[in-house]
Amino acid sequence: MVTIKDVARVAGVSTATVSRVIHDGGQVGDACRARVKKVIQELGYRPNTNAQALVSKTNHTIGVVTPKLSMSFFGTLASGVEHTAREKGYKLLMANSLYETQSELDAINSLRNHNCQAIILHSEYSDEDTLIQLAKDIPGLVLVNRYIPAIANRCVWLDNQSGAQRAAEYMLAHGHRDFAVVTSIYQNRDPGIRVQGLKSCLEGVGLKLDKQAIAESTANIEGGEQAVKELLARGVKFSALMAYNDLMAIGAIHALFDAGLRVPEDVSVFGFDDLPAARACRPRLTTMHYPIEEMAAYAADLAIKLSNPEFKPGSQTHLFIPELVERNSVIDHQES
Amino acid sequence: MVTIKDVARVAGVSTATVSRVIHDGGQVGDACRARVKKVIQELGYRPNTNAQALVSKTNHTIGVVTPKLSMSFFGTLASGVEHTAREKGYKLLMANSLYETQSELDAINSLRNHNCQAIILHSEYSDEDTLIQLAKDIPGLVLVNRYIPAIANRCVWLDNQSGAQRAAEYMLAHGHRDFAVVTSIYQNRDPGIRVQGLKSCLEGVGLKLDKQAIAESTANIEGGEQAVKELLARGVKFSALMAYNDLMAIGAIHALFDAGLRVPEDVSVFGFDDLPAARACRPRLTTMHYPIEEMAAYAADLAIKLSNPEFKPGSQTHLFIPELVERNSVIDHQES
DNA sequence: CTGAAAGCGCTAACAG
DNA sequence: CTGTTAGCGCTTTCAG
Repeated sequence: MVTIKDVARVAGVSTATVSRVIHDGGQVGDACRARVKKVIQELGYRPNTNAQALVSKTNHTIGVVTPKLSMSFFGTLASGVEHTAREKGYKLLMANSLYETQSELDAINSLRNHNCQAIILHSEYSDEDTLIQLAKDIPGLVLVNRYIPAIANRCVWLDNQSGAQRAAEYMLAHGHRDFAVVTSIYQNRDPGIRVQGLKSCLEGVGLKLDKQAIAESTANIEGGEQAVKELLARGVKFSALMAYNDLMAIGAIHALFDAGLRVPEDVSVFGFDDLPAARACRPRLTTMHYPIEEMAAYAADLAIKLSNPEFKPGSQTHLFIPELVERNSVIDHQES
Repeated sequence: MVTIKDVARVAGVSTATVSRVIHDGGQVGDACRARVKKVIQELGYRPNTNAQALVSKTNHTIGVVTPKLSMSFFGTLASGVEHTAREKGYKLLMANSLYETQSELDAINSLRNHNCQAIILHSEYSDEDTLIQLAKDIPGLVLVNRYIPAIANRCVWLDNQSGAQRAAEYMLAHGHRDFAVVTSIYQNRDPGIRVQGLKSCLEGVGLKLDKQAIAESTANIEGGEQAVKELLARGVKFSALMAYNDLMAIGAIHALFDAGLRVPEDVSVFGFDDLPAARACRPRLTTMHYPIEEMAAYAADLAIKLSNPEFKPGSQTHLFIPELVERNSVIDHQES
């Protein structure tokens, strides 16, 4: 390994000068600078980031903690962070939290040990107090997809409520009156809010969402299938099916077809998230676009700013709005 | 920041002892160890990874370079690496190469600066010489999804040829005789090999794949749609459509339906990769499963081994075989 | 404009 | 079993 000393020796200067050249400090003579640069080139010298980090106490690294990188949503999130990281010359450190409180904490600690000052966290299972404490300890911590009032200016989140309402309005506008819902068994956060948004909208026009018309299962394709089967078994009648997310919507479409029902002719289906899969299924899914890549890039930018000791956070909040993307899974209600 | 010195001072021992406790060296008295541990706990001390890395010249970090993390395939790859990393106590450093030779090199360099000794690279555009040179410079470099004979023992790759043949045999066994292909415009590597595998299999039974029956486009959903449109416009007749990958297959299914053709009744479609989207589309896609997560985990393991100076690589190769997963997009050829 | 020197936090001989 | 000591590669005053 070639070190700064080697460069200094070969170039006949001190290590301080080499360091200056590396960092483009204006304090070096042109001839000298040129010579050093040449030697760096020739020797193939590359500064040791660890040593730099040790002394300067910052290694320009941004960490991301998500449940599972292989899921499209989280991969896209990571990609958004990567975009900002690249732009700002930061490196990206990743860790899966595996949907578990303890491994989530482990992941965060591992990043902290690494001197990672900016951390983007997508936390689903840690409780608010833990997160608030964490935010205190880590100035550069930003939460994505979660809103905690006490640390509002560290949360980059989505307005699920209005998104769900917007979806419901759209269905209503298409003449649908009989709604059913397939949602996640974890009725804690997002799922609950989205269902709530739907309900409030329906109530606004004098409609009621019967408890029977809500089926819960896991938030994936299989869950969507299973939930629809249950709905059908219950004998629930509906022309409009709202899914907690795209995956469940896709599963629902499968189950509907398998039961001899056509989508969208017999049942219109509405998703949420706008995953790549939403354009893969047939009919293509009408859904709310979750701008996760944009949000993640934004969050990364925010985290980097916050990690700077000079920076004092304001009281600004960071709320994003999902956007309706019309495709082919919803049509006007057909009288039968 | 609390350092090892603080701990040593408070515990009334030397930093060496603290270091020993941290690393579970057996050379510390029980009472002493307990005391130090307690102090570490109380002070909330966490070792500075950068300093550790600086002195021990290894920071237990594994790097991954893929074109774009937001794509399901690469997210899954990263997840596979993460699995091994977690298991072995390594951290995961990520960098997108953005499908570009230069940024790929930048990404690798950025990892190397970071003292990252194990690197998993999914390279599509760098030429072999560059890669061979890189492999020389970086003992812990492993290539995924690419085979270069000169560094065969550093390549973890898939037998595309036999995979394509297996797919073709399956189609043949289902009575199909009229084949068409939608493939990527980049006929350099995988796409070329897969088409080749198909051709050789067809020729084996006296069938010929007409040049007209091959349509090229981009390797995504839109590309699949466009390619099928072209096939149709050319007036090509086929009951079996082989796609370069799942994305193109899904686009093909869309275009087929849009043209009034039913899948699989009129045309059977075969994918490749087995992305999550393959279970989202309708009909669900029959495809070859690309065990990328498993391969990535394996590659990570290999990279870590290789990065150990003690380890001398054998001449073993690392070839994986794709597996056929039967779903609903292929059925027996229907006489019309 | 450039060099000398101190030290970042930690590990690893080497003594004792 | 434990402490002393010498750096790892780099940045950064402080002098010159």
